[in-house]
Parts: sequence; structure tokens; C-alpha cells
Amino acid sequence: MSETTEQTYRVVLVDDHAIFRSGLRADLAADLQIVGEAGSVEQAIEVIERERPDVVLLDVHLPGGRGGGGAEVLASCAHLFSQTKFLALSVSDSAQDVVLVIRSGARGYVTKSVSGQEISDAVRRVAGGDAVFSPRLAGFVLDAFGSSVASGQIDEQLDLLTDRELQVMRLIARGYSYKEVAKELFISIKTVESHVSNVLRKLQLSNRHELTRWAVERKIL
Amino acid sequence: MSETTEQTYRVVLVDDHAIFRSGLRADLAADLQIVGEAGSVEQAIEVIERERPDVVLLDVHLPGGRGGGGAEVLASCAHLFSQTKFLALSVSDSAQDVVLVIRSGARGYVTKSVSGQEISDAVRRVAGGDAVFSPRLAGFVLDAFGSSVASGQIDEQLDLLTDRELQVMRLIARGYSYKEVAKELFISIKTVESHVSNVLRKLQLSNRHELTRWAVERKIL
DNA sequence: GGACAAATCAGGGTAGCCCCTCATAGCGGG
DNA sequence: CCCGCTATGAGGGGCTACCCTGATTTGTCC
Repeated sequence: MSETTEQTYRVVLVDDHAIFRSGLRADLAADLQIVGEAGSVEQAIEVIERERPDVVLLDVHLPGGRGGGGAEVLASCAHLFSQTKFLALSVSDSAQDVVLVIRSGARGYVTKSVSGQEISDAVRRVAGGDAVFSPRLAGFVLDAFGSSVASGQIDEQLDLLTDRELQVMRLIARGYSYKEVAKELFISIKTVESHVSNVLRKLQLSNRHELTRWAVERKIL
Repeated sequence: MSETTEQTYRVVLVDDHAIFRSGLRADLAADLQIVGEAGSVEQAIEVIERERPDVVLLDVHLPGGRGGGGAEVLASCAHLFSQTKFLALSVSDSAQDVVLVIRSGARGYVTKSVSGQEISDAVRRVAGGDAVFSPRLAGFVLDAFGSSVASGQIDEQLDLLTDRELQVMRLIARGYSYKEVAKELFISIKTVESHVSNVLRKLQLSNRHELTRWAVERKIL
């Protein structure tokens, strides 16, 4: 959280124009470590799976795949490596494009008209967990935000759970079996059972199906 | 848009703790021009009207006014000087606080746990028109954004299911046990099992938990 | 040092989930 | 009239989910 010093994040560039990638590489190489490039959906997925970078600079319009462009890359990779953040990059600032990639899991969206320095800043911010949006898109995002929020309160019931219970609960709610959770967290099935039992009791639920619904309604996913 | 060089934005600090303002002033003075400070709602409105800064660093919890805190300042000023951007600053990262100030017109929200350098960066980004959100809030904003947009397309997979299968599937996805579904539909448990098996096979899912997630994502509830 | 909570795991049990094969009955089309 | 699809259901088997009563270790607070 508190590194103000330069940290060389590992970045993958995805854009179908080689010239543009060259430009990016030249502008970003000073601050960031470019560990891979791709010019199509298939290449992108392959490179991302192999390199598992901190950030993927992802062009929205991309050849290959089933025609889904950058969103298709996101759909394939975003949930697999949660530590990898995606920053969408596009000439377009149309609402549709923004919506699509953000919904698919991108943590930010900048237009190609910005400078290399600004992209470099944005990459570092996204890597740090921030959401970054270009000026023209910022208003759009904020509008959507303002119009959509109804919930308001954060749950007190969550405070009842320990960190470990929360961790197990998330996986269970996501549909993992006990065995899968155990393997994922390097603990035994019996321990998973204990945590789940505790969670269910604390939340006053009776089975994992209710837990799934509970988590979904609270957007814990 | 293309200034990569330092531009000294004019900034007003609003926070009820003088010590904290001093800290901000010390950390930001190198990069930004602090043109005013305020410790209450009334002072803030006065200073902002007088100075018309580029950015207002606005604490969310603020004494004075009608108890509305930072949001009250926004409500009073945001629409008057459209060139002035507001960056909310708070110790809290609760959804309520975020929602309130963003809805009121803030262009970003950062927690006080970040470094001075990061706040400085954020101010410059907000001044440039970006929306900036701290890591823990970014996900929240993106969720709100995603959920606000209507999906549109209807699923082809649903057509694979017969009416009865659809009926059973909805109950299963809602968390009903086989026994409960059987009682609800006046059929035997075995028939429910048959339908569920067919549904799972047709949708290429492996168990009822995945079915629940599948249904939730498609808003079939 | 003792009290307490959290995390880890065992054994054993009931019930539910999910699969397989198989069977019956109705309803439509070629 | 047989064929295919759907709805219905039986029997059985393997695995999973959930609960219970235990236990040990670790760390924290007083």
C-alpha cells in the first residue's frame, strides 16, 4: 500500500497494430517491464496465461476469437488469475464499448489519445487496485454509479466471520465443492466442513444453497 | 489534454482537523498550489466561492451546515463552478459514504490511508478529468457500474429446456431441496431427479451449485 | 500462567445429491 | 401404426453435504 517508490510492474500489451505496440513499448519501458505482446484474441490469452502479468493493457477492438474483441480476452482470463488487472485501451469512447469491457472485468478504461506518461500512471494505479477512467468516460461511469446504487449499507453480519471463514465462504458460494476448497486452500476437507458449519450458524443459514443466494444478493463474488 | 509536464493546479483543502490539513499542505505543496483551507461546511463554501480552485480535497465527515458533511458542500458548490473538481477524502470506505459524495458530484474518492504522493497524483488526475478511486472502493464502483446496465440478450440455452424442466430448474436454483420441489409440484422425488439431470446435461453443468450461479447471472429468479 | 478465540483435523453418522438403467403412459408427426 | 419426445416414476449405488463430539496447536489478552 505504501510504496511510493517505483515498482516495475509486469505488463502485457495487447493491440492489433504492431506500430502502436512499438510506441507503447518505447513510452512505457522506462517505468514498466513489458513481458509480452499480442495482436489477437488467441495470442493474448496464450501470453497472459503464460506470463501472468500484473497488468494487461488491452485494446478493445481486436481480431480473432469469436469476434468479441478485448472483452473476449477478459472473459477467458479475468477470473483465472485474480492478481492480473486489465486496463482497457481504445480509440473509442462510446458507451457500449466501455460498458462491455467493464462488465467483463476491466479495472479501467483510457482512450488512446492520452500520453505515454499518462498510460504509465494509469497502469501503475490499476496495478495498485485503483479504478482509472479517462476524462470523457469518467462522467459516464459516475452517472452509471449514481443511478444504480440502491443498497447503501454494508453488512454487519460479515463482521461476525473471521478472515478464514470469509475466505472459505466465498469459495463455497462460488460453487466450489468441499474437496475443491480444501485443495485450493491447502487444508483438509474436515477443516473446510468446520468453517462452513461455523459460517452457516453465524449467518443463520441452513445450507450452502442459501449461502450462495445470500452472497449473491450482497454481491460478494 | 497533453500536458505531461507539471502544472500547478490550484487546490483548496477541506478537513476539520487542522493537523491533517498541515500534513496535506506539507505533502502537496511541492506539486500543487494550496490556495485555501476550510474546517467546516460554511468555511468551505466561502473559500471555494472566493478562490474557485481547480480541485477541492474534501473530507467526507465535516462539522457545520445542516450535518450533511462533505456532501453538503458539494450540493452547494458543484453545479456553480463546473471547472472545479471535487476529490473526496475519508477515513471511511463504507458504501454509504462513497455513494453519497459520488452522487453529489465528487469525481473521485480516496481513503486517508494513502500516501501524500498518491493524493497528489489523484488530485492531478481529477483536475485532468479522470475519475479516481482507491483500491477498496474501485471494486464497489465497478460493481455498481456493471449492474446498472441492462443486459439485453436472451439466452438460447433456455430454449433447450422444456417448460417443466424450466419450472423445476427455477426452484432448484432458488435453493429448494428435491423433496421440497417434489411437494411443491405434486410429483415424486424421482421425477424431480430426472428433470434436474436433464437440465444439468442440457446446460452442461455438473451440479446444482453451478446451476444456481448460472441462474443468478441470468437473473432468473 | 491461565483464559479465550481461531485454525487445524479425526471419526462417525444421516440425509441429500446425482448418476445409471429401466419402465409406463400420453401426445404428436410421418 | 410405430417413432420420438416428454413426463412420470422405481431401484440402486457412489459421493457429497452437513452435523455431532471430540482433539491439538497457536496466538492474544489480562
